[in-house]
Amino acid sequence: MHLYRTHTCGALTAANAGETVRLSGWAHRIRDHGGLLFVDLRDHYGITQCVVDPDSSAFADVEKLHAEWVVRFEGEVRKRDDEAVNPNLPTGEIEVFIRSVEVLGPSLDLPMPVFGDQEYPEDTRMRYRFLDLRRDRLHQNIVVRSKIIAALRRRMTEAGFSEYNTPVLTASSPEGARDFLVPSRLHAGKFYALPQAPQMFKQLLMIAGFDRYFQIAPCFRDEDPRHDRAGEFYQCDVEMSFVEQEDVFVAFEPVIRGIFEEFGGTRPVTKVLPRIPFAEAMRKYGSDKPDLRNPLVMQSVTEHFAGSGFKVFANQIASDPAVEVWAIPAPKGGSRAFCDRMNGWAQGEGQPGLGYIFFRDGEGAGPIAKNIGPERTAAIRAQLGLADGDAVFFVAGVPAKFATFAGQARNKIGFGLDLVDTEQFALCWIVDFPMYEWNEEEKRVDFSHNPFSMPEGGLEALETQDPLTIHAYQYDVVCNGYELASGAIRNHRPDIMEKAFAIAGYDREHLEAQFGGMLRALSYGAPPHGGLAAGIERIVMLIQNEQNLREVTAFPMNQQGEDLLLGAPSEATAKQLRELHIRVNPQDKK
RNA sequence: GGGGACGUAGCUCAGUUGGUUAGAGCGCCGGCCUGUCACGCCGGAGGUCGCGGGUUCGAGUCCCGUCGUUCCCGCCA
Repeated sequence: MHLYRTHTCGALTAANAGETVRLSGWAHRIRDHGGLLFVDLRDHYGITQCVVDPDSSAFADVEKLHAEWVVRFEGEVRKRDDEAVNPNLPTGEIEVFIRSVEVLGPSLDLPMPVFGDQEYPEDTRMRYRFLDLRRDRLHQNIVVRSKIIAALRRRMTEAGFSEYNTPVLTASSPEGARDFLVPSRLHAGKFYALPQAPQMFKQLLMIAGFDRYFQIAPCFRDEDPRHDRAGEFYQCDVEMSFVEQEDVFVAFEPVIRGIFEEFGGTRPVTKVLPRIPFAEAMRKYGSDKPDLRNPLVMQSVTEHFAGSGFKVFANQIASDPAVEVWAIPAPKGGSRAFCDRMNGWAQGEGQPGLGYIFFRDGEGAGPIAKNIGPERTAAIRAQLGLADGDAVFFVAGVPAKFATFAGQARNKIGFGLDLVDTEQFALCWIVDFPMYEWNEEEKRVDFSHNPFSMPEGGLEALETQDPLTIHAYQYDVVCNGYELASGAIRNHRPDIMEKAFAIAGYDREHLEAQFGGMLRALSYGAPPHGGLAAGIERIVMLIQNEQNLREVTAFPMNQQGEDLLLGAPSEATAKQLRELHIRVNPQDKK
């Protein structure tokens, strides 16, 4: 007989009745009835009820057990009486009558129980992460995460992609987020950087002729964490050669959709991902990661306010041709209470307020309706297709500045009025991101996203178009308001890259100095290529209905970037620092 | 870097306009209990109300400071 177990705690059924078995696991729950004692024994696979009474020589020893002690039971499988069957347990038809017990790992009194679904503070959970991970919800999240990663690997491999590993100690890249730095012992005063993404390496793999690449890759960014963003995370990183944007979509769309179909249970998944240009997404949804579960679509109603009696908007429109008024419909939101609540929320967000009209008895009500009069009110109502009992909210100004707030209001309204069917995965592509944007502080044209994306229209567009109108072959996959993946067709032509950087004010010397290696690689026969990268944690979060990626990460850092269990970051010894040629400034220490 | 919220028993929390000896559930310890699966019943231990100062006859409660925790913004694909 195996030293620890003949079966797992999820394996035994009525078919095993009469067998002598060994089970090992944690004492999940103990119910002591005096002359009869139940122990729910738990392992990774399930729970088996074990029972003992004074007929067993093990009785006295089992009485001494406590929650979360690791024990080995030996005993015989008994079929339960009909009344005693537990239909909630896969092993509920049987129990194990304990003949002997051995304590394999006793436990101190628990700072945080494993049993039950009580919520506990973040720091307690982090300090005792190993206990938290025993709890069912977290345990299942990590299991599902593992399965999702396996499925991604399977699907990518079946689609003809191969996994190639890339370095974790690499060079700092000057663009994007702050790097985590690693001091070099061999090179005094120099540092490695942990990769923000294997971007350069996957492009180099394409240039090296490997074609369809993917990797479940760790990525690092030294920025403050958020609920959907961590200092270290994993991406399903993808790149392919001799492709246009369409080829990337065709290759990846079935993979991402398939993952949600495979793991999303009964929740429906978008069959064909709509492709929404960035500008349209901003106009309709006020976000480049719109939650398409929310049916609300914003519209411009500028014309109805131009020259109207509502001077707050009319004067803005008259003073600046860029000013617009956007309307957010609120079906069934036509009550003073709801409108006031939204207005109060807007003020809490630092806005002057949120103007509204609500419709009742065939006409518009509220201060704005009074100011603009019945004709304009009716025109707005007709344009948005609203009825009695509905409301509409307005935001005014330069769209680039208010669009994000309008998007938040759209979400607030959609969820507040219960218009959102949350039990679904609403996926889309966001395409045609702007190549450049206006940097107001420095009064110059700047790269909007990835400077290495190919501009739509190529060199000709760069030479002839207003830079702020140029789009890039850059795209995101968005699901339920989360950016799940981001990618681009890369700029593989040094001449186009030189021009693209020139527009952003960087000369050839700057390009050479910062990206010399990449430029060199592109100069020796680079294939057209492109790809994307999908965030693993966000995918698992959505599938598991979690609001925070720490719930789908086995050992996450806290919001201060600390590991409270193992104590990272920690001070280095004097010897370590000496070898690394580093002197710590004590005044910078906390 | 900025802002909000919270700090009461091992854990989750309650604690009235400031008023005797600060409570509950879970856990822990002891006792009883042979069909529970959130077992039940009886008893017990356990608190400098984060810390420091102030107001007051009197502070868990009000004020100031400080430390800690947590969330949001800045930042970041």
